Amino acid sequence: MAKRTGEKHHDIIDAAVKTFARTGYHRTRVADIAREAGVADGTVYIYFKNKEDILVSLFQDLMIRFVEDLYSELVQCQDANEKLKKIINYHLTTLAGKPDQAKVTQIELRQIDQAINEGISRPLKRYFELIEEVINEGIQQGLYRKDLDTKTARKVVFGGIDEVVTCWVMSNKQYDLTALSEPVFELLVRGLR
Amino acid sequence: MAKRTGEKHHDIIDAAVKTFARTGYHRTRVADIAREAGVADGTVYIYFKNKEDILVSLFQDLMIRFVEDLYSELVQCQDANEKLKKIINYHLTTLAGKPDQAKVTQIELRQIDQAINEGISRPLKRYFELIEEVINEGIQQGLYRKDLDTKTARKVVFGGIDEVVTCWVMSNKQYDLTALSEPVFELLVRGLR
Amino acid sequence: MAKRTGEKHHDIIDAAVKTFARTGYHRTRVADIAREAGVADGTVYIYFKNKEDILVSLFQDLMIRFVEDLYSELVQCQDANEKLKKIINYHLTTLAGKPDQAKVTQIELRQIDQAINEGISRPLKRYFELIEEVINEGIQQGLYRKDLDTKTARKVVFGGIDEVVTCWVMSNKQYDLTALSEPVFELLVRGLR
Amino acid sequence: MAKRTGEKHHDIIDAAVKTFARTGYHRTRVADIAREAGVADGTVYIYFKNKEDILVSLFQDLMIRFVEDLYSELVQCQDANEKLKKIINYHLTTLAGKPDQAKVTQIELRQIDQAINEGISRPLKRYFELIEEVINEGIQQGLYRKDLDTKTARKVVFGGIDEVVTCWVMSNKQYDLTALSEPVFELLVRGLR
DNA sequence: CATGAATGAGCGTTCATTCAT
DNA sequence: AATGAATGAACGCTCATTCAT
Repeated sequence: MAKRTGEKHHDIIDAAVKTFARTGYHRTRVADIAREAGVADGTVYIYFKNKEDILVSLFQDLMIRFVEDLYSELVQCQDANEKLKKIINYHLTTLAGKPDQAKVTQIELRQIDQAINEGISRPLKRYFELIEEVINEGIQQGLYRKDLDTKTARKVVFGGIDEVVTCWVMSNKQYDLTALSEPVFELLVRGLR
Repeated sequence: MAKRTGEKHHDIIDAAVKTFARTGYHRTRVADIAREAGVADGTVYIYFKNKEDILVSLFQDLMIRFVEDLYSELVQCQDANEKLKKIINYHLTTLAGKPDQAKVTQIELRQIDQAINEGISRPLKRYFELIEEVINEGIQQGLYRKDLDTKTARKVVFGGIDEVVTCWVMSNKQYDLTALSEPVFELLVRGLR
Repeated sequence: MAKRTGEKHHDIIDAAVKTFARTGYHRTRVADIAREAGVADGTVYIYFKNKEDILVSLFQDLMIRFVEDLYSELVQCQDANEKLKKIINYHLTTLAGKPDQAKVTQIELRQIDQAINEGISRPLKRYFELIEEVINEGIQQGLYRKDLDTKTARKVVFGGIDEVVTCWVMSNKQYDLTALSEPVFELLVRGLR
Repeated sequence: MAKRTGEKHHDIIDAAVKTFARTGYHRTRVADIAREAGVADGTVYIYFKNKEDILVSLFQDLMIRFVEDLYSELVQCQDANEKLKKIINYHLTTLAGKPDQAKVTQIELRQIDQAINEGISRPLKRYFELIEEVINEGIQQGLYRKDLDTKTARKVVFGGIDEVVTCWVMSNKQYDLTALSEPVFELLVRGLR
């Protein structure tokens, strides 16, 4: 009855996403996650350093896959505009399809002592770089203004998308997030031009 | 040496801003705030319902004043463009000048159970409305696209500004936030046109 | 608009009886009593040493008056039997007519550190003596057994009556306590014979 | 050196009896019980819902065993008189041999919000029923008056015994409680005849 | 690897009491 | 005498983490 290695690790991550989304990070007890995952409390500590590590790992897993997948989609795009459109669309579509993840990413994740968290900022930074690369590409391609401050532009782009998602999560997902892809793109691409 | 009424309330708010900014909301003990404010632990509970109420009240105070002051500046502006510029500038300048408040607003405040928090969302909503009004005005004035989705535009505008501030706070305020006012405005106003 | 001296003292005692009966001694805050009495918190401490002192004083007041009044009734009785009947009847009638007092006497009063409480035991002791005197008188009058252990008899007599009252209070006073006067008397007087 | 399951539960009950008897329920800190039991504070909460639950559980344990044991003794008795004698004797003997339990039962237990306490009244009710059954049996056997109000008789019987124990506890157990078995029986049985 | 009983540090909150006015 | 704002000691309870099995 051997279980595949890593199966429990995955069970715990899954359970954590569900539980954090339902109850919130601080209100979730490690014991709750363990029960949801069908393992003993102690088992959680075989796979994770501590409670915070679960949240961070969970985010890393999601983010790394997200960026990888997004990247492999971007290479198929012709120019920066198409890429920006893809980014926005992929970002919104992904979270629209995974409400629990969206909740955790937008709300619960921000309940950690940011200052310390390497673990969160590193994968996020990779996403930021991706956006910046696209912006730079757009400048090179003559699609966007030459005098654009890439870093600031990236912040506005990411901040804009992020806020749209946050509002959707806080509204209890009562409308179609994906439908906002187009208008958000229009707003941002014009900003860059 | 009688103290003015309300002075303690103010002392506690002040102490809380300082302490939350320094230590983070969850790591701050009510006793820490009390000591910093120079009052007894119990005194805190004369003025606030509980620890969370301190954070919420604090934000309400700041936000209500912020929106009021901003509003009185806006009425002096000629058109939507000028108003948008004022909003961005006022937002960045205000927080650039009050690093502790910025820290609390951008980071600590987001550590609360959003679901519950009427107290936070109401004053924020007023700010959102202000932004939306400006966007609508711009449409009316023919400055911005007619087909603009005001709500989505507002989210991108606010999200963009907010992310710029958050990045500045997380960078430990190592650069001049106010200087970003102009590029952020350019990005957003073009997006709206 | 001068108030008679002692008026507030009385107001507080009254408020305490009501509040203790409604909420229970431990759950009652001194501030509750003060509000009910229409005085400031601090005023309570002008008239009473502390919270416990209110309960004790209250009981002393009641008990001393109870014993005095009972005594003056007893002198009019012919023999021990009549006196015993009077004691039982008076005890039950008094408490039946003052449900709040009954609640406090039977339930709340017993929540105090008995060991220490002089204040409670002294007035109670006087009541015990009264009962013992009647029993002794009954023995002298040949109404009760000569070999009766007066102290033990007193305990059984008082305990019997007391339990009847307690049961009535705990039943939320759903039946006529006074009606039990006769059967209780029958049980106790036969026990003494 | 594995401990038997349930051993800690028992340790805590034991520690609680000792500590409540020595210090009184309200003055006892949960930490005191834990220390006395040789367990951590948190361990107490694995076995008991809260502090009050310790007191209630403790009483239930004692009372249920008391009633069971008493019951098995009663079935060996010939008639109601013998049974009544057994009840009184068993009641006094049991408590005389366990002064800590007596203290807790007679004094500390009465410091709880009666209103709520199902937990206390249920096992007590079983004892009351036992007494009532004996009284009824006595009536059937022609030993006691036919016109006896069983419920009232039970209250007087229980109240009488209870008061005798309370007085003994409050006197710091300076005399032999068991010796009162005979006179109390005489008083009560005559009352029933 | 897995378990889950046990741990004990940690803290928010209450409220009886005081005292300057 | 009266006030009521302020005090601060006191403690029940939680829960992340450990470790013997």
